[in-house]
Amino acid sequence: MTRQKIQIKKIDNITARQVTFSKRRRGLFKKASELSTLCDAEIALIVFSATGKLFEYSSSSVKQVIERHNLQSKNLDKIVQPSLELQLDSATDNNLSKEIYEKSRELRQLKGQELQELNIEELQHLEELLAKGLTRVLEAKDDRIANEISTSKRKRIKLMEQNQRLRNQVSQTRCLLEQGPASDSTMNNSNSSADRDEDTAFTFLKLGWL
Amino acid sequence: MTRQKIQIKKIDNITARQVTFSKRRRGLFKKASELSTLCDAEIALIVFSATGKLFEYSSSSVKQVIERHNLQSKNLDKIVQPSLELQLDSATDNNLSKEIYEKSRELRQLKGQELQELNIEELQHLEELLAKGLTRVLEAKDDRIANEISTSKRKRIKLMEQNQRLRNQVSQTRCLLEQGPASDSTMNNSNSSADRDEDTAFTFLKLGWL
DNA sequence: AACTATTTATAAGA
DNA sequence: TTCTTATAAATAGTT
Repeated sequence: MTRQKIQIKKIDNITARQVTFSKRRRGLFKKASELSTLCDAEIALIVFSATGKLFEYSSSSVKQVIERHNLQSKNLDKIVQPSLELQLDSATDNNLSKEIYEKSRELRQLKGQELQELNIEELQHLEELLAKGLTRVLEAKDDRIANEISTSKRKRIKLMEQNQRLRNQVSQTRCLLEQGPASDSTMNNSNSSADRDEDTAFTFLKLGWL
Repeated sequence: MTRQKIQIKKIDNITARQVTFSKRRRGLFKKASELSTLCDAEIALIVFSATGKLFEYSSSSVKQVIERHNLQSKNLDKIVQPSLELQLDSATDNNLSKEIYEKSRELRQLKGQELQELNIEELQHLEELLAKGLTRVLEAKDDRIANEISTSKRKRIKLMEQNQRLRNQVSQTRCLLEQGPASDSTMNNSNSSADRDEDTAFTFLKLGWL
């Protein structure tokens, strides 16, 4: 726009693009600031560079403006969704259906439901990224869960042992009370299998189902 | 800034302010659009006039950019589930799809179809999004694990109660022994709480951890 | 990062 | 609101 007029299309040269991005971003922020001051407007401007870096300007605070924006568009969200065909037929429909549409698409992708078109290399890369991020969290969780269960198990075992000792005391005392007739042996059967429930769970943990 | 240079301060005259607002707003949106195109940036621009009217521009969609902005700001906004109908429709056919195609370029990258063009920062962004999606699955698992642990605790409490009953029996029987023979008190059969010994492990199985 | 020739934006007026 | 136009501001290409 000066030494020579340029076409408004993506700048191929990376260096030139970065320079232009820097210059124009400043200009844009300045213009936004001026508009805000001159006309008493509340403005938020969010810019992600091609490299994913975030730049933002706001006359007040980005959060605040987004909040206000959400309030305005919440009313629109409550509008009953027309049927899909009607949505697609009316190209002049508001942006909302498009936004919702895109959002749903994005979510499906985030949920991994549209990965069928990926080649193996891309999928592997994706898997590596995800596994890396999640592994640490899962390990920490596994440790805590295993710890919780084994602690719980230890306490229960202690209680069961104590319980058994008390049963024995009862039997012994009854023996004495009855002067030696046959002992009532119905007491001793219930623990043998009961003490395994958390043990099994703990083994599940060790087997790594997370 | 032309017939005469102006001061950047609030314009007093209401009419003049409105005119300037209209002109400069258009200019600002144009500049934002140009920056987006030239430098492949993702931009959202939200403007509230002094009278409270909302104007917005985005290279993709304001909501999408806000979403991305929230991620960068480490806001843990819950993901909104899109309706099933919106999930089912196909992407590319009518005139709506042209714009959708442009806007979803970044989304295709998020999905992993054009990873070879992505730099590290963008891949990191992708990882964050996907990790977030997977977290929801893990949360469901966490719920079940927490449930199992609390079930286990409940069983422990039952054992403690049983334990206490047995203590009572011991002391009662001792009393009787000291005072002389007495009727045989009914021994509680303890199976009622212990008979579910494998219940926990079984539930773990049903929850699909293997 | 600075320069500068031009293009672009726009203030004031119509 | 839109157009006109003189002028201020932004900026593409260069250094």
